Amino acid sequence: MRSTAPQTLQRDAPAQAARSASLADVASLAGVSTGTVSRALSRPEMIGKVTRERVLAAANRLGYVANGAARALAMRRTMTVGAIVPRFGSSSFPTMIQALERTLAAEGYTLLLAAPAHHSVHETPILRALLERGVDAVALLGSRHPQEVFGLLAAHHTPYVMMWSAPGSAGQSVGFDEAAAAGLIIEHLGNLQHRHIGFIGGQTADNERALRRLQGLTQAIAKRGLVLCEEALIEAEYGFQEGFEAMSEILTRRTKATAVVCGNDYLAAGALSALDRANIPVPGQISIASFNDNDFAPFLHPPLSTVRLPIRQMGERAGAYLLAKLQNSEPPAPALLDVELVVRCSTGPCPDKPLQTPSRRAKR
Amino acid sequence: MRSTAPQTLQRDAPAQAARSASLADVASLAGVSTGTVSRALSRPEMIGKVTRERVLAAANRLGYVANGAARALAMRRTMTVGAIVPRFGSSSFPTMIQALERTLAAEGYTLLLAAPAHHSVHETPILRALLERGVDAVALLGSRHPQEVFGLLAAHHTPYVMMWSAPGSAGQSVGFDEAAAAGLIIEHLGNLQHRHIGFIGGQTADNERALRRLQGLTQAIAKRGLVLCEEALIEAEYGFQEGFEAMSEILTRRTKATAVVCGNDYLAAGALSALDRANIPVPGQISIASFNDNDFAPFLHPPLSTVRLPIRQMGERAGAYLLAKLQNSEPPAPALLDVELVVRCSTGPCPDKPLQTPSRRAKR
DNA sequence: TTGTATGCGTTATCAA
DNA sequence: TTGATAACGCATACAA
Repeated sequence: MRSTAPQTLQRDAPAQAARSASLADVASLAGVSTGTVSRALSRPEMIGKVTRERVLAAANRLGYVANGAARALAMRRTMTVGAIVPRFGSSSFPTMIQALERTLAAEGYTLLLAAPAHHSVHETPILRALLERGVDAVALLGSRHPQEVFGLLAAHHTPYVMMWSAPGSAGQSVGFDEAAAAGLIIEHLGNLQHRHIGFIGGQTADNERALRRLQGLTQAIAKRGLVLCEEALIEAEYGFQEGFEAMSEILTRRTKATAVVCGNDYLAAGALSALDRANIPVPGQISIASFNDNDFAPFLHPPLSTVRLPIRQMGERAGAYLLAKLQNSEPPAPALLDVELVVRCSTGPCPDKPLQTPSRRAKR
Repeated sequence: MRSTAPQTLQRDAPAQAARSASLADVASLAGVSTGTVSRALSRPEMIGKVTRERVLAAANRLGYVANGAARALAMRRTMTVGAIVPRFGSSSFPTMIQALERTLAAEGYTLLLAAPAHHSVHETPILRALLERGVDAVALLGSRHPQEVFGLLAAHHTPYVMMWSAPGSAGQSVGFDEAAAAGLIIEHLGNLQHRHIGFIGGQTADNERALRRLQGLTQAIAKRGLVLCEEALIEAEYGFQEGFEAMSEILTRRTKATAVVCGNDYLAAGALSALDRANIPVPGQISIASFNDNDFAPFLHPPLSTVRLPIRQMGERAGAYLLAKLQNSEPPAPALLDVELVVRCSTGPCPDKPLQTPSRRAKR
C-alpha cells in the first residue's frame, strides 16, 4: 500500500512560500484522490481506517487548513453569522455580543461583526457587505429597519433575528418587555408616595430602546395618576458625563420631581455624581432609580435601584434561535425575557418638602 | 441597443425562490457576457457607458449581490480581518474593537470576531477557524501566544498585529508603555509623601497586561525607594465587585499602605465603594489611583486619579497597520502610544497616622 | 470595448 | 471503500 504513495516526492517548488497546501497537495502526498482526502477529513466514518490515518498524517505534515471560500462555494454555506450592532463601543452591547458569539461558536459558527459608529449610518450597505460575505444568518439590533433590509434578507433566504426589539415584532425577535420594566419602577416609586417623577433618558429619535422606555414610563405614570415633570425630563446620550450634566441641568431648574428615573445606569451614575457634588442627599431630597444595562449598580454611591435586564441571556437566546433556524431543529419560540426589580438604597420615601436647589432658592 | 437585450425574458423558474441571482443571470438579462458584467460592477471605467448602465440596471432589478465565496476563490482574498479577543464582554476591549472595526470598514474590510469567554481557551483552534474562513489579516490581543500561532500565521502568509502588547514585541504590535504609566502614578504618590503603597491588580497568571502593570509598579516603587506592602497586594478579576471585595479584605488586615493603586478603573470603583461603606475618608486616611481602561473616572466618588490610556487610538492604529500591510502602502511603524496622568481628588497627601480600620483597632 | 475560456479548492455525484 | 469528474460563481488573461 505504502509503496503506491510517493511519500518522498518533493513538491515542485522548493520554495515552500508559494501557496498554502491544498487538498490536492495532501492527496498526492498520501497517494489518494482529492475526494478521499475530503471525506477523510470531514466524514471520517466513510473511510477505511488505514487510508484515513495516512491522509491525516499527510494533512498534518503539510499543515493543511481547508480553504473556506472553496468549501463555501461548494457547500453553499459559510458557517458564518453576521451581526449589525450600532454604537457598540459604549454600552452593554458587548456583553450581549459576547454571549451571542459564544453560543454560535459552540456549533462551529463564527461571528462577522459590523459595528457602525452611529445608528444613523445606513444599514443597507452594511447588510449587503455581510450578505456578500455569504453569512448564513444575521442578527440585527432592534426592530426598526428600512424595508429594504427585510427585502434583502428575504431575497437571500437568510434567516435573521432581531435582538432587543419590541415585544410584538414578528416572532423572530428576542427582547424585554421594557414597558413592564417601567411599570415595576413606577409602582415602586408610587408605593413610596412619590408623585412627581423626572426622567433622564436616552435619545428617542435615535434609539428605539430609549423610546420604548420613555413610552413605558409615560404609560405607567399615567395609569397610576402620577405626574411626569417636564422640567425634569431630559434626553441625552447614554454616558456618565451626560448623566452628570443632565442632572446638573435639572438642579438649575425649578422642579417638583422627588424621584428621577434614569434611562440606563451610565446616566444614573452620572446623575448620582452630580447630586453628590451638589450635596443633595439621596435618598432624602431625591430618589434615583434606573434601567440597568450593566452590572455596577450595587457599587455606586449610593447603591442604585434598578430593573435588571438579562443582557447575556438575550445574546444566548438570539444565538440559539439562529442555530435552530440553521439546523432547522427545534421550533424556535419568540422570546420575551423576564426583567426584575432590584431595590437598593438610592430610592426612599418621598420627602416632606420638595427639592430646593441652593442656586435657585428664591421663588420666581 | 435596447432591443438586443431581451429584457422581457422570463427567468426559467417562475418560482423566484430558487437561488439568489448570479453573474450569469445578470448577464443574460442585460444581454452581455459574464465577463462584461463582472467588469461593469467592479471596474466601471473599463466598460462603455451604455453597456455599463444596462448592466447596472439589470443587476439592480435582480437585486444582485456578489457571491463572496466565489470572489474570494478567484481573487484569493476575502476582504475580511479576523480578531481574537478573550474576555471581551467586560472590559474596555469593545471600545478598541469598535475602533478597529471602523478603521477597517472604511477600506471595505469586515471584521470576523472570535471572542472566547476565557483566556484559557486555547487559541490555536480559534485561529485555525479564522484562517479557514480565509481572513486576509489577523489582530491578536497581547503578545503572549503559543509558538503554533505564529507558525500558522507564517505558513499562511497572513499579516497580523498584536494589540495591547508589550513594547518590545517584534514590531508588528501596538500598545502602551505600561511601565511608564506605573512610573507616573508612583511619582505622583511619592511627591505626596506616600511611602507605603498597596496594589489591587488583575490576575497576572491569566493576563499579561495585569502582569506588566504589576511589574511596572514594582520597579517604579523600588526605584523611588518606596515600599510595596504585601498585605495590601491583591489580585482579582477586573470588576466592580472584585474591587469592592479586595478593598474590604485589605481593610480587615493591618496595613501600612496609605495609598492603593488599582489595576483598572473597575477595580478602583469597587474599592472606592468599599471605603465609602467603611466611612474611611478618601483622600485623608487613604489615597486611590488607578490605571484607566474606561472613561468614568471623573464620575466616581470621589473622582479618581488615573493614568489615561488611549484605547480607541489603539484600535485605530492596529487597523491602520493592518491596512498598510494589506495594501502594502505606507511603511507600518510599530506604535507605542502615549499615556497621560490625570490627577483628581482621590489622591491626596500622606496622612500623619496610618490607616486604622474600625474592625481591628486593637494591636495584635 | 467586449466575449471566451480557464482556474480558484472544495464537495458531491456517479461509477467502479 | 475509493476514484474520476462535474458543479459552485466569480475574476481575469487572452482573443477578437
